[in-house]
Amino acid sequence: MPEGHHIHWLAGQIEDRFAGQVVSSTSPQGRFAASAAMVDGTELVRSWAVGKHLFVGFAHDRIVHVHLGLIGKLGFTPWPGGTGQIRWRVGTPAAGVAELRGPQTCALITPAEADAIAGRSGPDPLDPDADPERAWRKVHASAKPIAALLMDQAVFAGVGNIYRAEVLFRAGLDPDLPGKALDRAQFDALWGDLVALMPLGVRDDRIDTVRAEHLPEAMGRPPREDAHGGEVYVYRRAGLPCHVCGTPVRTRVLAGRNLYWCEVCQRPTRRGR
DNA sequence: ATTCTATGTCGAA
DNA sequence: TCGACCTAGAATA
Repeated sequence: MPEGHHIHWLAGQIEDRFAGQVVSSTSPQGRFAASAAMVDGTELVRSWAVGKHLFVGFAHDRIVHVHLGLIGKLGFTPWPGGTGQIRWRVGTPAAGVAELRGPQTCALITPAEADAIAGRSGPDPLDPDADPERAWRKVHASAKPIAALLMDQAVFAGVGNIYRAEVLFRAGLDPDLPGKALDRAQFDALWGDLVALMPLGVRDDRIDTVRAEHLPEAMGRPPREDAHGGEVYVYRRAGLPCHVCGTPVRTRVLAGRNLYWCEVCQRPTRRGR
């Protein structure tokens, strides 16, 4: 489930399990073998995330950069680990191992390269020091639909297809609304909702936008209780009744991904809150 | 047994 | 805008 919240959760897990320890590093699958050997037997110092990028820092300024892409997974198991196509395995007999499968990127990089990746990223709602003005300037200047801008990692780092659909629904915003058509209050509602929701995603390692504790006060229209008791309002609920108004949820491809929205709750004329 | 799908991104056309 | 890429589990036959 690689959206930003999961990557930040993984960084926390890696720190909790391995930081300060000398670890074993191998590439059973082989494609990362030479680089894995470079950090084998050295101290894993820390791990952090920027948007969907995961970094694992070792002694001697060696950094492993991981991007899970669409299908990559990183999981934790007891030593000596499992089977399958494991690109990178890192850990210790006592602490267990982290195993990486199917990543888009797994590469040994320098601190300068890590800085460059961070510099290319837009503000990350999970970063307490993030500057939302950088995102606002890009949104305000763009004719692209807000549903496309939310997926642009140079605008909102860490937001993926689920958060895109859910925050647009929660703001009552038409996905096709051009960025430049949003007023400041609408942008602030989106950014504020991401800042409120994503840390809960990190805490629970799952996206749940429906529970009462997630509802912004300004929303003013709590979801109807139903058997589903859903985690989400619209994501992957095509054809099912909207939790708020009962209209079947719609879907279509926007910016290369399946978008889900309620055409009633997110009317083109509706002003977001 | 085979095909399809997935919460992502990049580069070529 | 499109195909390529990485892997595993679910869906289909």
